[in-house]
Amino acid sequence: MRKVNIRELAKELKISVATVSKALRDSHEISEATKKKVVEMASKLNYTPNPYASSLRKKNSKTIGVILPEVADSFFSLAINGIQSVAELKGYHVLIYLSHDKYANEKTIVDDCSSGRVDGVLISISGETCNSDHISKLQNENIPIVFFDREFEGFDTARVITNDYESGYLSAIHLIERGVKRPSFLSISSCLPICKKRVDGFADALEAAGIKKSKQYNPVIYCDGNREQNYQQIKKLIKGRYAPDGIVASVERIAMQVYLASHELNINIPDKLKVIAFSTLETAPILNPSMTTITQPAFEIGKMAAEILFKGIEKTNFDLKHELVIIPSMLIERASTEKRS
Amino acid sequence: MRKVNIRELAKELKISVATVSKALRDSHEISEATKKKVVEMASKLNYTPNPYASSLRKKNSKTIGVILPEVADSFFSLAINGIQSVAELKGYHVLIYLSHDKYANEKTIVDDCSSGRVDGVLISISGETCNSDHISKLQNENIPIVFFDREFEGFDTARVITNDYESGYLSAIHLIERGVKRPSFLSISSCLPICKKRVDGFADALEAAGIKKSKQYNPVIYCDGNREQNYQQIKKLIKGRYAPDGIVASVERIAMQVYLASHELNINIPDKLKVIAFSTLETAPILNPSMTTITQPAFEIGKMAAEILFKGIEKTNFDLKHELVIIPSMLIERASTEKRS
DNA sequence: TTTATTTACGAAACCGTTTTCGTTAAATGC
DNA sequence: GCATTTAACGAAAACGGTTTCGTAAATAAA
Repeated sequence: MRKVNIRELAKELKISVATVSKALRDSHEISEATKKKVVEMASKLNYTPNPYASSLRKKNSKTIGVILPEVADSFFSLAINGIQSVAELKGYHVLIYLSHDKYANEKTIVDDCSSGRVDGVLISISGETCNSDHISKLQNENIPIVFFDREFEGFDTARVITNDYESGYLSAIHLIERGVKRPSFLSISSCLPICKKRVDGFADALEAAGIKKSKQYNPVIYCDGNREQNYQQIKKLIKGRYAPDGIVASVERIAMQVYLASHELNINIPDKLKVIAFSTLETAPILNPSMTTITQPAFEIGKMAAEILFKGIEKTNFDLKHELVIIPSMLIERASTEKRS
Repeated sequence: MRKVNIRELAKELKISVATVSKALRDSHEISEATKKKVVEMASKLNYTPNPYASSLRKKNSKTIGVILPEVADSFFSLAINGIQSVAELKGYHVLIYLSHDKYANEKTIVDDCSSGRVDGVLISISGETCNSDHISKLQNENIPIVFFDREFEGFDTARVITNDYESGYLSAIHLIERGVKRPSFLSISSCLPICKKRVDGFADALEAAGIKKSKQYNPVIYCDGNREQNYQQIKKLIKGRYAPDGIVASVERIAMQVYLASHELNINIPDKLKVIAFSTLETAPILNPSMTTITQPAFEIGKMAAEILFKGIEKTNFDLKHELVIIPSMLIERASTEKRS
């Protein structure tokens, strides 16, 4: 199946390339009769327009870039589905970039996006990102940017996030109401706004409840090493003399490690340790024990972020800076925080 | 930050665009002194080459297309990581397409890929795909194709798969050895080679063990409706009069539904029903009960598939048709198939 | 009937690179 | 000293579309 270009197609039809181009784009300048002939011949000769020639001339790519820390997490899998569902509808292509939660990677990726390769960018920043110069540079190229879930705080563009502070607050209250005296919050980053806000809410709830930090009790713990380091750290924590009797896992990955560690050390959940996790894990209800979660509307966040991005791309007068959508998470109570008498 | 093109860059340097282009691509035709000047000025003027102009001229896009049924499944999340890890190394971009397991979508996507937008395609076919004309068309455009995991049987191109037949056989043996008398295999498609092979292995094991199909006992059941239909079907099956005492779930999604249904109906796993699943679920060890799995090397399959694809793209004399890599799965025994006395 | 407008199409410029094919001057071979 | 190679660069032609602008004929307005 040889590939024909628009010139050969035009020659075959004995009309000009301009006419062919316009006919295929359904221009009003072209008569219905000609359009019909062109479309038929195009399909007969198996003509497909070269997307890069078209992008070059039109100065758009019908492509968006999606920058994620990783895709292992079920949150981002769901978010990709949300994004893709609207991209598909709009006829856009989706370029996936993974930062592996490293700032250096993220910078390289963002720079690549400023080459005109994409018409817009959806980004969830890495846990290491404490500087936004690379994103500013992208914005200066007039490329629409929407943060989803993991925003860079203070950066002036659209963002679609969830109610992290309230959820953090709620997670603490939930544990305290169920008899937890020494709850610990396991965070993964001190930069990441989602973590900071969750921690802030958590800490405020503790203060409201009169629970105080001490030498033996540290309510906020950072697990920012690699997987194995984190696992050892968690094991040490929950079997330690001053172990917490309740844990809030800031992300899915940490929640799973807490479960694994508890199983390994034979620490009963929820009797010895209550666990609540920020997670969209579908298996939460069938875990041993079923896990109480604060579930983010991952699909909706992705979908909404993409919708806003497309408005920014398609409407010239649409100002992304004023867009802020907060879609609330949901606390779903399960056995891992059950109160036993 | 205005965008400058190669022409303005050349004008600023008072040399020709040809020289600039060659200097930036480190051509031997250009002196070191000139190269240095060009690189410096490029960075000073914030020059980034337009990727589409470059693609148009060079007739390659440094982009690969990845076509997946969905990304909800943990197998594909892991596979994406594998693919991305090698694409990153090679400096390629990754375009993700989702077929949502529909043939019609897959066809549209594959057609899009034949426009020259991508230099190669990695594909895991949809459960509905029983015809390969669209893929043949792509192959006729000389675009390298590698199947991973879900191949189209008989199609002549590279494939990276796992040992599905053996795994199916093993799954049956595993159940039978643990006392299961009436094992059922829950498949999702009669087209999909991975399912067919798993079923074949399973059926052969049953025959070897002398277990026969009867009016009351159907060893192979197809769950090919939507999510809710499948769930109802599974519930009906396991609470029915002729319910199986062991189940092989052909994919993760089905396994989760079996668990959920068992929980809802208070059917004890593994006492009343033993369950083994084809799955890469990280939470398998902490499920209630922990789940015996046949775990596919998802990351490795993605990685290997991508590596082979790049060989096909970069080496003109490399024949993809002879490439077949089989990476074995691993049976990991856990509580869901435990034999109780 | 004359002028203005509309319709349908084509020639050519343009998008921003890369690459081919000179060309000139310096270096080398003999 | 002359022919030949080599080094370093530039002009211009691609790549394959889209868009602007012009134009001829057909139609409408005057």
